[in-house]
Amino acid sequence: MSTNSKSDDTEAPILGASDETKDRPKVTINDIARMANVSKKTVSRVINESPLVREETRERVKAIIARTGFAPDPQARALAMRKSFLVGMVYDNPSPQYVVSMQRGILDVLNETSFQLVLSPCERGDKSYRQRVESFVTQHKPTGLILTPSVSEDDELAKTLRKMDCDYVRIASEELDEPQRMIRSLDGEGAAQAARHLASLGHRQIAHIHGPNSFRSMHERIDGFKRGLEEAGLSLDPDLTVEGAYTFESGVTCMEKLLCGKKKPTAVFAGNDEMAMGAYLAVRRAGLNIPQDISIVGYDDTPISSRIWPPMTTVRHPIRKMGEAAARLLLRTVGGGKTPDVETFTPEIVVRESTSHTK
Amino acid sequence: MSTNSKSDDTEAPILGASDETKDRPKVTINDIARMANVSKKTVSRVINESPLVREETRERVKAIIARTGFAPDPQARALAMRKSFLVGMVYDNPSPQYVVSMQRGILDVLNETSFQLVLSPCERGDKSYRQRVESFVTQHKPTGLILTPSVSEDDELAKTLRKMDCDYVRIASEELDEPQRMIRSLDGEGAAQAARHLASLGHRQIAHIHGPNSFRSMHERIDGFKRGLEEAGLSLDPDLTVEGAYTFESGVTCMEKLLCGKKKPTAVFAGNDEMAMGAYLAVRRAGLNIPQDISIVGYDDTPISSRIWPPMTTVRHPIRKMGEAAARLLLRTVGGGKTPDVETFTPEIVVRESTSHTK
DNA sequence: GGGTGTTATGACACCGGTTACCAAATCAAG
DNA sequence: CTTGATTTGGTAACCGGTGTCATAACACCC
Repeated sequence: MSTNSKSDDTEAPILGASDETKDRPKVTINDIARMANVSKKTVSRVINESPLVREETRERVKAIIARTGFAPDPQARALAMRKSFLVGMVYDNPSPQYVVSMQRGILDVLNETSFQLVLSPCERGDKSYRQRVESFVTQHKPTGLILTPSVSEDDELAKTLRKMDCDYVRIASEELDEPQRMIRSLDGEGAAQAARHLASLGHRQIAHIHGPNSFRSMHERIDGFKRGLEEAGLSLDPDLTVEGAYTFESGVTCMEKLLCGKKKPTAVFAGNDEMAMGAYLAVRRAGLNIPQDISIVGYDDTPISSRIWPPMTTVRHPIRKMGEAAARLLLRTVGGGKTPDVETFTPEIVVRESTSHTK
Repeated sequence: MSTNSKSDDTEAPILGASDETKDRPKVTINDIARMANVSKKTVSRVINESPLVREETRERVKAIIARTGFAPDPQARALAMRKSFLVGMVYDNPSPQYVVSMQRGILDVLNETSFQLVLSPCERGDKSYRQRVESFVTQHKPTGLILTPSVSEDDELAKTLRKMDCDYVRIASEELDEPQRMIRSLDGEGAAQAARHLASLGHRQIAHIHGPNSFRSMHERIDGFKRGLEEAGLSLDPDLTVEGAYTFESGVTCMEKLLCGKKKPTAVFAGNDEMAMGAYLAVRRAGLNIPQDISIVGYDDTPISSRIWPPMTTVRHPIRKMGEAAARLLLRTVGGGKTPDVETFTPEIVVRESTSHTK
């Protein structure tokens, strides 16, 4: 006959008690264990999806967990597992739009879980962040880190993290020493699209304001741009190539330099929107018009680019989506799963009104 | 005689071992206690700056802590104290610049401590965030929360948090139901400055694009603006007052509305830079010039405002400083200190080139 | 010099989970 | 029916701190 496995007689009152809804009397794993007539270890197994639990038992425990709304205490788990349920985001990108979009993307994924995102902003150029990140990892034992450009290009940091046995995902645009666990944006392709676009509009004197040499992504962009030009039978003129700093101010001065040069460009491709905005300002100051006198293409599709006059032609990458992908990849990595380690996104040009045919 | 509670004979090598610098063998409070010949509880007291420790003992323990580089495990403390070392930032402000500046300000302060910042972005208009925040608090037991506009104006949420015994600091611009533990920006004063500035340039027909009615801060801005006008013997013309949504698009449509009206304004004050940017676009599209045909003043001093052409006159509030102040206030609050509960910041107008004398 | 208060310190349980290890139950084979 | 391998569940220790309460140390005061 049926064993009548659980005679819950004495337990009835406990179960029936759904009196207070306001101050939860904090259900713990012990309560669940008692209610389910199993040991806390078994409950723990269910929580962690261990296969060593009979199907029937698992269901029973799960049902009770659902009914009581029990959620394991992250701190307690962290202590026992020596791993907190935190994901760190390390970044030094000066563009607020980039940072916020990335955060959103990551959080879109993390919110489905019990992981939390903590921030670790760095000052560009100040290498002390390595130490900060390191002590964050040893202290808080995050589940993993997400690194965005340009800290993501710091192989030294990555090496340290590996040595510390800290999982991480890098968002980077170029092959690194360890081309694993990363989210890529094909910056070269984006730049090539910009070149093709300008060439198709009849421009021949095309200038390029690129980012600082210290950025690896900048090389990828410049190479792609060159490739795009060559496809159209053009080439990148060194006299029309200047190095900026990815900042607005550098965009202004670079554009002024170009306008004063002997070769007058009819179009300019800037390494990011910030610098493109600077170029806008310099062109205006010089009494010229966009795009009648000079066409401008940016890179990033920051919201500002569509808000200025004239709306800017630029190259868009799916920052938020990349954040989501990074978070998912990290979660999979710590899950121990073996999945494609590199996910690639392709940027695309957004044509607006800052570019037009040559006269 | 002394009970010689622990005979560490076999443990000696552990102490002497300062061999490896790479993989820290995780110093714990027990190690410190043993080295200092005190109980772990005393070490705990030193860590928490309890006054119940003799000066000499404290020094001895502190010295050892410093020498070993010991740092208490946040997770373990969190478990024992039922309080994690996390500070939550709850926000729904759509301006990336605002969000990033605020985060930076908060982190500037938090980085000096062992607290970490976790993010809880909300979608404006979607009230489900209350539940999210609530479950975050019960689960992760943060030390406190920092609320920024407009979630900071949600008295319902605040009440819930109080009931849950969760500390928080609000960054808000107006008196709330509970005008405590908050950082204020005198938005009324900022708006008044804008009014005075425009009046001093000879403008009489001054329009105002204000934010949505659901924002309390908007009322403060509109009242201050009115006050400023009245000081100059002017008044706010209802026909020249339109409601926007704090978005770029709404700025465009509002400005178009104003340009089509029968009363032509010679100047416009927008409730934030986003809408002011929208106004720029609408003015340009209409073939008019800024500031020759129409002067424009924004609010927030987002970086874009100085990057567009012409650079925008706007009202600046010290967002990053307010973030710092909020974090400091929160830290003081949880410290149990009784300090001034409200800190006030005054915005100031930044005059650039989008405003000029009337012709 | 023996009470009497402080003040400083320690012993020990506990926070809420997990891991290591062992016992019981189940099942196949001998 | 016993033995051995394989599941499945339980117990105790532990993760690294803090709370409570008892006790030791050190004044101070007749």
